[in-house]
Amino acid sequence: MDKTVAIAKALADRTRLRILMALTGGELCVCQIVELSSLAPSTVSKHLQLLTHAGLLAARKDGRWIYYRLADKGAPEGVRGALRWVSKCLSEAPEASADRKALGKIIARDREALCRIQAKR
Amino acid sequence: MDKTVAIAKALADRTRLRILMALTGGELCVCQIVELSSLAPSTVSKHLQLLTHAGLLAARKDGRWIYYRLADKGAPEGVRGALRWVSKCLSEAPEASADRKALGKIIARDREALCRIQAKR
DNA sequence: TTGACAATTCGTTATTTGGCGAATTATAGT
DNA sequence: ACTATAATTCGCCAAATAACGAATTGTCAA
Repeated sequence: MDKTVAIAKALADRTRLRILMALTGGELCVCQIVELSSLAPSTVSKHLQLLTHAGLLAARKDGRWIYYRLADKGAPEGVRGALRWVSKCLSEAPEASADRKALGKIIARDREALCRIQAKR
Repeated sequence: MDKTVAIAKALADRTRLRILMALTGGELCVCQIVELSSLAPSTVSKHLQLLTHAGLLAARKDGRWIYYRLADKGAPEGVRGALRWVSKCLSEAPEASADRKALGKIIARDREALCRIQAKR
């Protein structure tokens, strides 16, 4: 039951839900999430740790950058189910749409500015 | 998105998850939930309010007693999905089993002691 | 090797939250 | 009408949490 509580706690925050929704479009590096959220890097990092410890996110390191993505097929059913629930609830939420739009610009912009690596995939 | 956050917050507590699981067996009156949880009535009441405001529970008043039950078919999909997720995650959790067992005794005992109404249905 | 930079960890602060007991409300039975 | 009782609301306290900036870690490029 600890696992389930941890997952629910991870979902119980506006910012973290926005991060999860942003990642439904594919992996993002921390600097992009920071940009999207308009929060301090340290704050975002803490959210990402929390989500990761709950099993909802996985991380990939590429040089100086760290990319986060949603937990994949191999994740426990409790995790998969939670992600499905979030996605279903918020896919049409105005906040999610706005974030999707903002993300488009961030990805385009940072490709030259901050995260040139983005072009690598 | 506020709705979704409210639901997630409601799920982000051990006691409230136990209450939800207890109610999968059917409606219960507050005194029975108090007994099960070993918490003060005022505390339990607060949890029930929170769950109700999130839309996860519905209440029925019968004389001095108030019965709570899980939200039914008519509830929004976000609520239904959350309840399914909880149920799926915890139906085989040891805490839930223990509570089911304890509840059996509580219902039997209170039928005479506190909640004679219980026999009415 | 040194400097720049992405990200995390640490220390602090303000807010939220879970818990209790006391007071309140509402209903049933005498 | 009075008393007992189920439940809630209120006021309080302790613990958890979200936010920040500063300091730290790790990696790349001069």
